[in-house]
Amino acid sequence: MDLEAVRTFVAVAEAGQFQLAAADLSITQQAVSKRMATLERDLGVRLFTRAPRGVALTIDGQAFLPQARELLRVADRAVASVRAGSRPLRIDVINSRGAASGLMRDFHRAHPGIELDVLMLLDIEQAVTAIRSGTIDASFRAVAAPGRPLPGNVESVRVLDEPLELLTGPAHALAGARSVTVAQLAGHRIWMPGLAPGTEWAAYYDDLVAEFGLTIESTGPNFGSDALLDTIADTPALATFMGGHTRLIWPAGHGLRRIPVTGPVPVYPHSFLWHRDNPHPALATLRAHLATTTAGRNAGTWVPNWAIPH
Amino acid sequence: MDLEAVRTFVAVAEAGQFQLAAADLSITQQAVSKRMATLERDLGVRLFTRAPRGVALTIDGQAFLPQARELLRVADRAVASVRAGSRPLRIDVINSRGAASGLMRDFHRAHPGIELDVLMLLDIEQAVTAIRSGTIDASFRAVAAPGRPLPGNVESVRVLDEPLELLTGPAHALAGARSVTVAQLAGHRIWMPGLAPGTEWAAYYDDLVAEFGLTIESTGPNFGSDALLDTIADTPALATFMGGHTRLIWPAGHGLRRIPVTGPVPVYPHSFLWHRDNPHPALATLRAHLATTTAGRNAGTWVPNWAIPH
DNA sequence: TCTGATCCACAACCCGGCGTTGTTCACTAA
DNA sequence: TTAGTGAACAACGCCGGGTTGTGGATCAGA
Repeated sequence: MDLEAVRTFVAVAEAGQFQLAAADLSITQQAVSKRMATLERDLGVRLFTRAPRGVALTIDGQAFLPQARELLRVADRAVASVRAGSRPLRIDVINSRGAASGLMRDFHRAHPGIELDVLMLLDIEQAVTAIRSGTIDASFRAVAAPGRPLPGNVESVRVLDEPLELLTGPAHALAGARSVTVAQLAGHRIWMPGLAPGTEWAAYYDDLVAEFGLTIESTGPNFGSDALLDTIADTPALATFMGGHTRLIWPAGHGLRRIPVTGPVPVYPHSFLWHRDNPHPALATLRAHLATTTAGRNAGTWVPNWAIPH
Repeated sequence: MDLEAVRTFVAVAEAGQFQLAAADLSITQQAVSKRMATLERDLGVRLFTRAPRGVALTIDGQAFLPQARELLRVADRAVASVRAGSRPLRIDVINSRGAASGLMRDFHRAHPGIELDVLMLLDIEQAVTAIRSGTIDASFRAVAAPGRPLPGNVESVRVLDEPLELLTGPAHALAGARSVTVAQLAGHRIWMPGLAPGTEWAAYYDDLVAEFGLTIESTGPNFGSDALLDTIADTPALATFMGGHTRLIWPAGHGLRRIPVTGPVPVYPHSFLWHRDNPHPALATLRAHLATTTAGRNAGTWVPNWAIPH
């Protein structure tokens, strides 16, 4: 049974004749006649009485009409339930207060009508799996070889280089510096709790450590950024790295210092990842939005070798 | 959107892979792949994640699955609501106690599983209209030129010649006769209340009157057969005609007499009428049943000229 | 790392169904 | 009888969906 035939049946029942229904449906009367003949053959009953001034429903046609209307209603509802754009765009970010969140806030300001669902997955691997399986629509992550397609038709484009800053308490040896070079950090203890091994940002800091001889400790449990800030503020021997675009709930009276890092500027390379065949219209909108805000790579910055675009 | 595609979608979702679903549906895997690609294109979303060990539903696919099941359920119900044979066969008879009712009782005894809906319309014209419009499936009526198709593809076949009998009270002049000839009835008052002009049985008695010089009165309101029988029983000057196959609720103690009429025997020519294209299977069963019980025309009987078969 | 197994996608081809145009048929009204 | 209305029939072209054949991606096991 063909839904178009059912739709035609309802149109004919309402119009009372084939020709008018055909005009409504923008097809010929002969096509309507054929559709109804086929439908009657499929159902095994006569639905209409053909008369010279039009058609009338038979008993069976009268019984079928409400069923047909219900069928079309359910069909329309089924289509609407998955209509492109009907569900929120699901976006993974590396950090709820990081640069990616800022980009999404910008996007939301520019397109307030688009529903968003921002979440945090564990790492790049999980994110790519989720994109491939359709669980999420896109992700902001540091990716190896941005611009080169990942397996499973996942595409990526580098959208933002976020400079790292040093965060210290007021009693730290570098607290008074206007800026520090990466080389100056050698010998200082950098504490980054929650830097889980195997994740892409752990790999980023591994490369940073290997290249510039830093000391980064990720020991101890991660009690969240508030606890981290408290500890940094109170401990002269500890500093930490923080994305320059991070929006902090700035603890009052702690005297925390954000110190730019230079020579070169280590930047965290955020890429945007999405599935090539994802037809969600809001995804295209987001990509277009990002394209307008994406800056070229700056000289004098450092990223791991694996993160250099091709 | 194609219902077959929706059915395939559900099959794939249950099977977890295209090949198995294809085997279930007795089509090739490629056909399933094409159907799903088309469905995804029509809906504008991806429904499955393709993986080397099968497929998994995306978020949209998960949302669509219950809608698809509901859609198929409604479609099946719609088809069932008009499945051939699912509704009672609607048959018109000229009289609820007459020969046609007897034929339907026989049929019901032979096929107790077939639901019947026996009703009484006004006359042959209304019956033919109802058959053409699909309101009823068949009718037992006296018809002009039985065997010749009526307008609108209504067919007819003569199935039963019902001899008329004279019904008198005990005090009637002919009450003691074993049988009477039509000629003997001339001069007697025949009373037939409810013989509405324009109906085919009025036409029958008009011809009978014209040919044999009878006197038939159809004056007075029709209070039903019980009132008729009471009046006939109590009135020596009145008699009435009655179909020989009529099943009477015989009033006790009234002394009513049923007297056969001969020379020739006037018979009421019951034909069976139905629409040529009516596909109701029970209708075919009924026609087959009637064909076995239909007797040839007997010699020595009378019917109006218009009722002689071609 | 290589190979075979598994499973989906793509390409080429074929056929049937559907819509079109042109025409005929059935019935009604004047 | 004739004109008008409306559905059915016939012939034809084209698109969609089926098939076979093949390629590509992934995973298990040697």
